[in-house]
Amino acid sequence: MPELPEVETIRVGLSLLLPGKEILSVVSDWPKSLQAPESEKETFLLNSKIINVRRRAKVLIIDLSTDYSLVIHLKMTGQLVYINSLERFGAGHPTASLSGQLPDKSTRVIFKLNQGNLFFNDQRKFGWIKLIPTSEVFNLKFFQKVGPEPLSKNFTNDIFLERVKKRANSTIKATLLDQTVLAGVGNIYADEALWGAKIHPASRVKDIQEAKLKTLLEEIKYVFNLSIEKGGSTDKNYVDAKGKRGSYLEFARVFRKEGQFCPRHHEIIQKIRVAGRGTHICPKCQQM
DNA sequence: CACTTGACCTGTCCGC
DNA sequence: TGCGGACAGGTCAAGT
Repeated sequence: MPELPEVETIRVGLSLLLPGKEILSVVSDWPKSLQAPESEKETFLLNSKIINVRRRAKVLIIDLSTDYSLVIHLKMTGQLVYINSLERFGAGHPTASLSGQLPDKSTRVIFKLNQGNLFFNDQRKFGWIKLIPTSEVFNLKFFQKVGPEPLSKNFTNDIFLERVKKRANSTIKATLLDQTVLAGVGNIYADEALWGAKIHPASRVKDIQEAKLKTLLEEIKYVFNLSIEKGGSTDKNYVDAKGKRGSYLEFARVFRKEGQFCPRHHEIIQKIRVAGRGTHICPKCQQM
């Protein structure tokens, strides 16, 4: 899925497009994709007005005028694409996994608005949208357990070290992917930040020098900020609110670069498996 | 408790 | 061309 930079890019896009628009009708063909009891859908979703769009971790929150919110997790392959019916969409449009015509076979939910449509596409059906009272959004189990926002001002190095060190016997990669430690890091940015900090992803947390962990946090912030600037990473499915791809992967140092040279050394990047995930390393600068 | 593994799904790619 | 298996940006529940 979209990791933090992709979800943030979608949030910015949607917040320029959706507020003020009204939801006239909703079509969904897969129960998990839109989780809302029929009665609540009638009362709190239909004919509501969109107020604003927020993000916490990798989750989007669309607040409605009815004091209900749509809480959205895109998981691996979810997309949220807004198309103004007056716009031409398709031919020549730089899209990923979008033929240029929506709905397509991966479309799970369509929100018909008073102006344009919002499409929720999700090839693998892992993603979900839940209709929840706005005041109860953060009662969701995921939000109760999720760690701090790495780009927030009050997230300090000390807090990072304290939280990470609790996972003494875990590999550092599994620790970064654990959303209860820190919000927003996924497979792409874990590999990118670990390369930046010269840490082997399979290193146990307790064996890593504190100075390197400090660098690691700086690298996480660096790759997040760079990626947000580039509109996120498009590998296969990710597109922003207008169906556009992100360009971060053009700047990636190791992710999906196996067989190519490490930017630091005349050394070939390898793909290995850590924490059950495909993992990219330079064997020379990232040693155990 | 800390930590790892399989399940949820569809689609694509690679080797036989 | 077909078939089986591995794999894909994320989380959960259930296992050790």
